[in-house]
Amino acid sequence: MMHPHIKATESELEILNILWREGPVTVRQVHEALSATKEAGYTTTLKLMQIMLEKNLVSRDASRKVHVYTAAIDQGRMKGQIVQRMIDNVFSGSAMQLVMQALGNQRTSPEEIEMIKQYLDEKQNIAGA
Amino acid sequence: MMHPHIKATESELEILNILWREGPVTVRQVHEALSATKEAGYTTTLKLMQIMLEKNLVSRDASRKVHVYTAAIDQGRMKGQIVQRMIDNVFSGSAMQLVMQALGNQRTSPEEIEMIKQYLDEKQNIAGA
DNA sequence: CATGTTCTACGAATCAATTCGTACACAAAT
DNA sequence: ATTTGTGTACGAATTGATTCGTAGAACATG
Repeated sequence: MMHPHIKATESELEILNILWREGPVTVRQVHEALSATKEAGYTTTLKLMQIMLEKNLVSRDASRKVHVYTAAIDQGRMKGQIVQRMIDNVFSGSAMQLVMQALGNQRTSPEEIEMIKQYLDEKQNIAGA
Repeated sequence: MMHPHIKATESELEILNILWREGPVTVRQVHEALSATKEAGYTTTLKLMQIMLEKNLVSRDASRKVHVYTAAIDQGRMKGQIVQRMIDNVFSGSAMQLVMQALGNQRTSPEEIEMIKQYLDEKQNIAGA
């Protein structure tokens, strides 16, 4: 199996999102990105990332003084798992219920709705081909 | 505000799901339902539900010896919040990304896809009216 | 009414996540 | 060479969730 430990806490996910978005980065960069949103101490961020290293959520290049971290798991894979867990735990296994909740819930732009419809059309065509 | 404390842990959500599904129930009934899925001690379940009472996630009728619990928060409201949080935290605020992840992720039946499309049509008509 | 069963209440142990202080390494600048 | 700045490492405190043992109330049954 490629990814032995696949589970991340809320905080770890925040950091992973930064890694996915900004590519290989230092602790300081991550910390700065986090600070944009929330209050956070530098060593707290550092510790979190060290723990994530132990969990193999990230890898790092420690050949220089300033270590450079990279996400060690695939974004799509991780998000897929999260969504699947939510479908199972919250929506009794029905993806449709989740989708409707997500769309009904908030104001999604007409453009986005159009894109989703197109996506569904393609999905139907492939399935029905 | 109707619902002061709106946040539930994973375990609490499991219990809420039972309450929503099975209506007013006793601790024993909840415990039995939980046991179907997972290992759980009776007093553990009891304690959890007592804590949920403090958090106002549930209410109870304690007029008799055996207390009867009811969910104190609306299912749709709670699930909406959970989904919204996931959209914000995991999908940078885009409901569409979540929807596509959810649908791409797993096999959704053609009927369900059809229902979603109809739902989207209605949504468009209302918006465009 | 004595006994066994079923319940609630509650304190305390455990476990995990998070936070932060402190120590020490290294390098650049004075 | 000393000082200053920026890093990593790591132990320990804190906080929150979960688990469970134990005690005592309520009640049914013989």
